[in-house]
This record gives sequence, structure tokens and C-alpha cells, in this order.
Amino acid sequence: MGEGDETESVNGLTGDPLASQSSSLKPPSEDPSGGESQPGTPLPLPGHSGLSIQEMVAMSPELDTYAITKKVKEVLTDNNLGQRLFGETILGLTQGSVSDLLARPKPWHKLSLKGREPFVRMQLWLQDPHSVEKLMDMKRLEKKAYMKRRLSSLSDGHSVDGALVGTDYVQGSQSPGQQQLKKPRVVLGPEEKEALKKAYQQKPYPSPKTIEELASQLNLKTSTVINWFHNYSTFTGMYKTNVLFIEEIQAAGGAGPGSEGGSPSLRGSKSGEGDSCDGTESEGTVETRQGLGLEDHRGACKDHDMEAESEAGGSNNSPAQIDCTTSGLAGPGSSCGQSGLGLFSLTDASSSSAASSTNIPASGSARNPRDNNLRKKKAANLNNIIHRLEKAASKEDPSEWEF
DNA sequence: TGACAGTCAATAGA
DNA sequence: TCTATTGACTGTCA
Repeated sequence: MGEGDETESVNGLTGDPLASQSSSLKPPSEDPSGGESQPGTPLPLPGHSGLSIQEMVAMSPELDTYAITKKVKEVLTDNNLGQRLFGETILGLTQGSVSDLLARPKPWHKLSLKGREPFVRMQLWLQDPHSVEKLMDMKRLEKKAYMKRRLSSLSDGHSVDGALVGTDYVQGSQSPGQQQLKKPRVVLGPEEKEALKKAYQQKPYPSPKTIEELASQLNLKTSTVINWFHNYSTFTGMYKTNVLFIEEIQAAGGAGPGSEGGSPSLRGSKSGEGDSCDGTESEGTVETRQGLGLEDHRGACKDHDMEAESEAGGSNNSPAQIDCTTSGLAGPGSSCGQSGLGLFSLTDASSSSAASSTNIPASGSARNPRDNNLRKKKAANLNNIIHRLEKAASKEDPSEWEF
């Protein structure tokens, strides 16, 4: 996926990846794809010392992922560089992945080697004094190539956007060149999500039978339900980590995220254990949308107050200026910084929590309009399910749930 | 083999 | 055109 073929060498990481920095990204060159690099083939990292990226990651000291992402966002924004370009060129990731990484960086200690890789790449990129101009060059080249293709396609009478426009292919199963019937994306409605959340709160690890029941009641595929549970549990783990970050920062000096001082020494913290946003250990769930920019699913603990983090985040979480005294975030034009930050960017996600209502929110259906009658039926059914789930709250065994 | 981390890519909204 | 969201998928590890 994306990467995996990291064989490029880098340098500047002999011991401290933040410390040294020499060389630079390969100058953008006319690439065969017309100026667009693809995820999975990021440009070589700055520097060279014979170390593969994996080795560098393995040798890297603990990085402050929050500070790094904050800085990257800042640089990208300041220079009007997009996540797509940055992701494909520097990280070898797609735009969505970049967005996710930048918005919700996991703490270093929670990341696997593979998960740390993008942060090391970002760090190196920040250290490259020419990183921005190189990306700008890439951007210009892309634009140029685009215009070129546009011109030639106009003369051919084809769309510039390529053959995939209006079509799709099954992810991972073939190359974009091989088209196949589109596998429609499942979009869960608010009621379905609500029911799934409630089910998750009752039983984060449902039995196959429970999954099947849920699936049939919600009119979903069992794989969809399974995926949802996986994704949701992934998120709730992250959310808990965030809360721990915040609490730690607060404890460390009462400063909000981004304030100086207060290192997120989080090694000991184990996310996903012991507390309760998912309701598995307490019935409380947390409304995260405002405080953490986490929404629904990967952002979704609800109904619990989040005053702690809104305080922690200070206003809207604009982390205070970063102090640059520690390692390396002396990125291009930046004031660098790090160390003491550790909190997540608290974006102000729009709220929209699905109320347990039979009404079908316009927003819900807007995304993937479904047959109205079916939806109405489902809504009624779901409301019933939700009601039963609420009743089931007192029953531990999901088999006792009445659907 | 199942759980989980990481990522892709479709889609919506700004 | 960009970013954010999120269902689906793949690879890794215990």
C-alpha cells in the first residue's frame, strides 16, 4: 500500500535525525506521469548516508508528532501547498492519509515502525532548507504538465482527467487501468451509526452471531459491520490517547496544548485501557467533535462532557508558539520548535451528532441518497433497535438483546 | 487466525 | 480545487 518499497537512502540521521541535515530533495524532474508523483514513490529523503528509511526510523529518537504535524501544516498553509502534493511527493501517501496524519497524529510511542515513517519523513522535510521551494517547483511542474495534457487532450477530444472519471475500480484488486464495475461505497446513515455505536458500547467485541444480527437488522453486510467495529475501536483508542495527552499536559503545568514546557512524556500511558469513552467500562461517552476534532467513528465518543479538553485546548486550540529549543524543527522559515507540545490539533468539527430520532437528517442522506421508502423503513426499524439497545444496556450478554 | 495498525480512495463540504 | 471524513482493504504480529 503506498509504500513498502523504501529503499532510498538518507542521511542526517546518524543518531539524531533531527540534528543533521544536509543535502536535499532530488530536484524535481519531469516525470513520466506528467509531473504527478504517485503515493508510494516519495522523493528520496534529504541526505544520504546509506541508511534506508526503515533504519532511520528505527534509529530515530522519540519525535514529537504533534509538533511536527503542526509545523508541517503551518509550512504547507503558508506556502499554499496542498496535502496531496506533499503526501504524494514527500510521504508517499494519499491526500486522505496525509489529512488524517496531520489532523490526528498519534503519539510517537504508540506508532509502529511503519507508522513512524511518515513523521520521520516530515521531520526531514522540515529540516531541509529547500523543502518548500522544491515542493513549489513540483507544483509548478505539475501545473505545467497538466496544462500540456489539457492542451493535447483538447485536441484529441478527451477529458484531461483521465479514463477513471466516472468509473472506478475495486480497490487493491487491480490497477486503475483495469476498469471494473464500481463497487459502491457504503455510506452509513446517522441512525445506523447510532445503532452501531450503541451496540459497540454494549459489546466492543461482538460475537459473529451478534454481528450477523446487527447486520441483518441494519440491513448491512456483516463485513460492513465488522469493518465498522474495527474502525471504531481504532478510533476510540486514539481518542483515549488524546485525552491522556491533554490530561498530562494539564498536569504538567496547566498550559494548553502548544504551550511551552510540558513534555508529553507519554511512554507509560496506554491508550485504550482503563477509561471509558467507549462505554465499555463506564457508560459515559464523550462528545469529541468540538474538543478534538474527532468525529463520529474515528471521533466519536459522545455524550460525555469534554470540558476538560476544551479547557486544555484553550480557546480553539491554537497551540501557543512553539519554543525552538529542542531538536530540530527548524524548518523552512519556521520558528521551529517542539518538545513540549503534545496535544492534538483541536479543530472545530461541525457537530451533527445523530440524534436518536426517526427523522432522517438531510445531511445524512445528502451524501449518498438512498431510496426514500427504504430509508423510512430502516429509520423506523433503527429507532426500534436503538430503543432496544438502550434497554439492553443493563444486560451484559448480547445474546439477550432483543432486536 | 484474529486483532490491530496503517492506508487507500470515494465522497462531501468549504 | 482543496481538506476532512470514513468504509474498506492489506499487511503484520501475537
